[in-house]
Amino acid sequence: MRFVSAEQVARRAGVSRSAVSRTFTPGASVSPATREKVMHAAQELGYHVNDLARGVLNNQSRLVGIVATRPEVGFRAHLTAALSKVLIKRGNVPILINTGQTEEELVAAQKMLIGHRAEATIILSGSPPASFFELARRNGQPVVMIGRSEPDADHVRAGNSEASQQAALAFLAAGRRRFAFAGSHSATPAILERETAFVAAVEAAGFTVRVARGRDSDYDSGVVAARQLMADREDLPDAVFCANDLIAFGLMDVMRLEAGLAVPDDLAVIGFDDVPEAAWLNYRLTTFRQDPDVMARRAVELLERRLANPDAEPDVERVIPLIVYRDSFRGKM
Amino acid sequence: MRFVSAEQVARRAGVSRSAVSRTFTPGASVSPATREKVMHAAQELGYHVNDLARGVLNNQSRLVGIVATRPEVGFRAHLTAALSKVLIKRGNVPILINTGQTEEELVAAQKMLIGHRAEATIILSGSPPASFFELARRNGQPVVMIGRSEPDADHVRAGNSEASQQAALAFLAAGRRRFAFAGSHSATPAILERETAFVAAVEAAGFTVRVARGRDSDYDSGVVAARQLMADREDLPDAVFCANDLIAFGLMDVMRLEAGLAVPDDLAVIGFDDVPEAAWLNYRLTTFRQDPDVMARRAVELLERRLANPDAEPDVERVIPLIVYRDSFRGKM
DNA sequence: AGACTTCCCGCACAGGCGTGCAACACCTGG
DNA sequence: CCAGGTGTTGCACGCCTGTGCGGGAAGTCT
Repeated sequence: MRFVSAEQVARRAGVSRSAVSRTFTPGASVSPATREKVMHAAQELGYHVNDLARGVLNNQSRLVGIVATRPEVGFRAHLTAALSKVLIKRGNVPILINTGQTEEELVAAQKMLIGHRAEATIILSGSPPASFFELARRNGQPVVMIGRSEPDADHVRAGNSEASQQAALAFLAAGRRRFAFAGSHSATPAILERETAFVAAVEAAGFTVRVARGRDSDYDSGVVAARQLMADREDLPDAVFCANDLIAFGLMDVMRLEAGLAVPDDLAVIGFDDVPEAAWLNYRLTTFRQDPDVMARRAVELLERRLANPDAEPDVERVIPLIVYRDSFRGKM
Repeated sequence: MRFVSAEQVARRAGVSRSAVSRTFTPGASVSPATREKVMHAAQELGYHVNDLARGVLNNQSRLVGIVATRPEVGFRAHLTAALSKVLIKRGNVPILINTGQTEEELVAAQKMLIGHRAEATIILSGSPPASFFELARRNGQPVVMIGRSEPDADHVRAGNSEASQQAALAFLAAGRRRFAFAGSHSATPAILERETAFVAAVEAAGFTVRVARGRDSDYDSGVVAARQLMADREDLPDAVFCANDLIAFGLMDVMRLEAGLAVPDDLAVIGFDDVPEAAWLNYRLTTFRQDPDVMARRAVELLERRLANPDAEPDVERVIPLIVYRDSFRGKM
């Protein structure tokens, strides 16, 4: 079965196909009488303009790709949902590509998007090869990255270093002295920045940081990191900065249930992202808020500017994460 | 800037546009020599076939819509991600529409999908009006629903009633006697089925069920429900079946932290979905596993059958949730 | 060498649509 | 009654593709 076409509507309304087209084109010249006839016929047949053909004609598909690995997890899930909402409001059609983070998979995703003439690509994870940007550029397709600083592409980034430094200073001011950082081996650039800045700030004050890492950047990683830190029961940390909230949850659970530590009295914990779970009564996690709606809006703004001015220099939108104090660290001893 | 077109490739390769088209059409007749020339030129220009135009021509866009409200939350997030992956593997392009659940928003989403000639729509939440199905039918666009039983549409559904009955019987067999159900006021059909079946099974055994509800079906709802159940401290439940895992987490946190109950000794809890958080050490929730990958596959199978046979009777794929025993209820007292 | 088959290639059309252009109808003013 | 202006309509073209069809080149067989 085929979709209803303008031709069919025209025949039924007894007018030319142009009349139908004009009826559905804002600003075109149609008499009220024929518009009425056309609308009536369209209603009866259930017609809607074919945006694909329209897209072929004036070279704008309205499609925008969102590329993410494991888009169901943590902060990325919120970012994905926010992007979908913002894009739709703007009249775009968001395509969700759930992909691995290998280069091949990213390139396959891009092929698909370029094939469908997507007007832009928004990348939430993975590090595309240079050829990726080259191909996008050749086809005039803007690429916006979120959460990582690609010098050659527009991107939205959070003030990871500033926030991490702030976490270190807050711990120090509260009199904490035995520091740890819980991260992951497959760290994204954002997470690396957090680690580096936190370690630097603590060391600048004359203390050391034990770094523990799990495999990914999820709950299990926090569990693994916690058990590493527990190895020597005589030397437990009293302040842990976690690369993100999920890691913090895993770490808190282990530290409380297996090491018997009280949070925040024995152990202060700060996370990153402020996912909704951070407000759960069991965690009440002090963390840095990243607002997915704001980040999504900024990404779309970058995209709009790039479409308006394709040859401008790569642009950066900075978002400042604000610390949200809850019970896992109250800012004093 | 425009995308690279076959015309440009043809000129560069010194062949006709047809030759380019044939080079990228599997099974078409091209000599190795020209194919080589074309591929070379295409490589240089960064050309990819325009799937939009291809779609207009043979009337298949490869687009598939995923319609969901709050696709970042709980089980839906996993379902969304799984659908994206399965659809991509099948060569489709998944469109994620994050919409409200009012009829207007659903209809707007449908307009967008029909406008872009999406080959099918998969609905994860919300109850579309009859006109929705009518319009889809007129345009030959299959609609698959997940999680709710729409008698006139293909759908994937879990054995909610069977599982809920099983939960009741398990509580009974373990000697629990003071039952409660934690649900929500804005319940989906799936959640309603769980409530109804659980209450019926418990009452059939001669006991009663206190039903507590929050506003939505998330963590906060569990918190609200728990506080309702705590109102009379002399009459606390010893077994609660929760409409989903998120509700269970909220309820457990309140019951432990505010009522001082021990899980599972004082209070047994069973959830539904088996989201990853259910395995977190703090919860170790006994729950009914729904595999998002399986459900996504089934949905796509329905879709394939419908495309192959548009006029067949509405079809149903049933998925059986399996109970996963963890620590929140071990099946004995 | 000539006839016949095989293989490719290019032309032209189709599939939806938007839009410039010219024609046409209609109305107004003198 | 006629000139001129205004508003609407249909024709035809273009966007980018896949493909049937006819023709030409090349290869094979006698």
